[in-house]
Amino acid sequence: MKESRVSQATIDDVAQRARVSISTVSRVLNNRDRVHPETRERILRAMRELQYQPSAMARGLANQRTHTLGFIIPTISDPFFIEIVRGVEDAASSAGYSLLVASQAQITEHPRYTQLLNQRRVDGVVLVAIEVQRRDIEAVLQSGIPIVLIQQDIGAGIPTFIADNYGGACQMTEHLLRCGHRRIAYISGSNHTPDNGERLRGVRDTLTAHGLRLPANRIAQGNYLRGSGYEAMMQLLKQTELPDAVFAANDQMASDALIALQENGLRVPDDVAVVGFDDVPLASYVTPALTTVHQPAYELGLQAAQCVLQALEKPMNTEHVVLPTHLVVRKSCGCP
Amino acid sequence: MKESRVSQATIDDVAQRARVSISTVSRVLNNRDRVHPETRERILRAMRELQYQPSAMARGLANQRTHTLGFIIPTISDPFFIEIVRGVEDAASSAGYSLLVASQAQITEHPRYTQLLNQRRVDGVVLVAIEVQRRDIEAVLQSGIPIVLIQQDIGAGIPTFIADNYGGACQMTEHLLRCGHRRIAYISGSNHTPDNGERLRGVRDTLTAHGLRLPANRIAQGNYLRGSGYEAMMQLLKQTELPDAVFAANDQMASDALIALQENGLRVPDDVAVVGFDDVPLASYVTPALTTVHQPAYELGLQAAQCVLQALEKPMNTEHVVLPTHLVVRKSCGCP
DNA sequence: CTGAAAGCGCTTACAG
DNA sequence: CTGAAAGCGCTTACAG
Repeated sequence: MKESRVSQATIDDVAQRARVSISTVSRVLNNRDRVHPETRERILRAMRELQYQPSAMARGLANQRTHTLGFIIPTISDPFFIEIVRGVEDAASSAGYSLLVASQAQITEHPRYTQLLNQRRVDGVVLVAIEVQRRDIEAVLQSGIPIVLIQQDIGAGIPTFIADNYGGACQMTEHLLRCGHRRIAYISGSNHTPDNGERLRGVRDTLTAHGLRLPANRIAQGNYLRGSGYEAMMQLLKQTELPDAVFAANDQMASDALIALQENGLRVPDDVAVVGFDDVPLASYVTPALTTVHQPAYELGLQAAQCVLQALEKPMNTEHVVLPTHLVVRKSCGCP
Repeated sequence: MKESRVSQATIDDVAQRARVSISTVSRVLNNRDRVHPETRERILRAMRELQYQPSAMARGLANQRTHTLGFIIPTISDPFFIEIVRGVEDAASSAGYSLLVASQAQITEHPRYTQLLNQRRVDGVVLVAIEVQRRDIEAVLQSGIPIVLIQQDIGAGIPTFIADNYGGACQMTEHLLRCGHRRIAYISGSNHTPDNGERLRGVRDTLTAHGLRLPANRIAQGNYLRGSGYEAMMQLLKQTELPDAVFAANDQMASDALIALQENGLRVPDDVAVVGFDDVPLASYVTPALTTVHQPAYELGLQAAQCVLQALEKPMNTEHVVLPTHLVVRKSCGCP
């Protein structure tokens, strides 16, 4: 028993039923040229009766447009990235575009995503990247397919949308100092990622401006992921002096640091303050609720996608957009 | 200045360069028929030199296969669904398939997703659904495109993958009773969703089996979403008798209930125990850490996607798979 | 082992 | 206002 796939109506079926040529059907389909009102009616009726839906592939082949956006993201499991996804989705779908998603941890090793592009499956690309080199996307640039980057600027005239990591880190550090904290420790995200670099720079610059320092033994290495904040905090606890406050490069690590402190019988924020970065939902559910820096993740995704969508219409004027971040004060910093 | 899109090589370019017909190029592309080794070499070299990548659309049009799976999901923002996404992604990509994603809150109102299907953009569909009616997917069934459902069984011989909601709820209720709790309250998820129905039934049946009841005033209405557990808990607190334990239909609501209790000066689990369902990351970060029921979300996605992928090859033998859930005991239940 | 030709379902000049 | 024809870039019988 073969599958009894009910074959769908094609443009020929519609043309036949409406007693016109396929050219005219195509005209009403695309709303172009003049078509006699009566003819149009007849065609529309035929379409309805046959439940006609044009084949996306045939259209794509004919006019070299897929009406699909490629969306490449390191991992879909991170709540921070989820918001970006939502933004991209909203922008795409309200423009009638679909999303071809490729999540990819090791973007350099198996550039599965280049297929999306080279196989001409997508009209444009939004790439959320943490460690992209220019050569990784050389193929895309060559192909002339519009691409925009989120979260990492690799120059080369590629439009980029990033959050103000430096500014956010400065604000947070100022806040900690204002609360009276002096010995600030930093739990670092993955090294080499530009956002971590910017945040660290913000902390350092602010401390320096106040005549304070961030010595090497007060920086603990994490990797942004679950669990790494715990290990990093343990390292910090081995130091002779306890820090006044720990600034983790994201909320996940800050939350794990909370656990480490608690296990060691230290109270937050009384003994040590802890703050994070991102403002993911988790931040407000841990105890004490995390003071953190809010990132405009949804906006980042929305604007980046709108940017490629625009680039599809008219030549893209290179943009470099930095969206503001802002402080969210809750309990974990110990400030009134 | 027009965009200077470097046109990509086509099968004709390759054929010309290798001095063969496109038929033969197609043969080595698809690894079919015998091709003289030398010819093959020449063609492969030409492909390499031209950086040839076959057009997905052209292939799709010619053989009516898109090598793309449609993935429809109510919302991508829920951490529980994320895991399903990961499973579907892994299955698809390891089979060389791409994922066309449509997230859709109100699946019934604006069936944007039917376009994916009718426009023949996808070879198969994975639908994570909470409130689908048979008529919503009538079009898909008619088209003969394989579809599998996750989380909701609407019968009609459609393959379905669901977690054992009933069993999980029974286990949890047994556990609470074993801990000595007697007055159990339930914070319900969206009404009408089958998973909520199953969980509620599990609670009720287990209580009944032990000669206990779940009176209406001990069921508070929530909707699974952030904040609703808070309101529901507030309702329960208005009752004259405090429950011994509150069973929330998911971890998000349980976490919000925790906040409501805390605000009212009640201690968990000493005054009231609270448990959840899902076992999302949040569950282990709230204080006290939530006792909950683990759902095999990743597996659900993986197996469902593998199922459609199989159905693409050979006629699909209707499957109805129930994956086991299991208890995860942490602190919030107050059991030793 | 290889090629010429038809076809997949559309769009787009070009005529009329 | 409408139609015939070529073309998008492949695959697939059918010959040879």
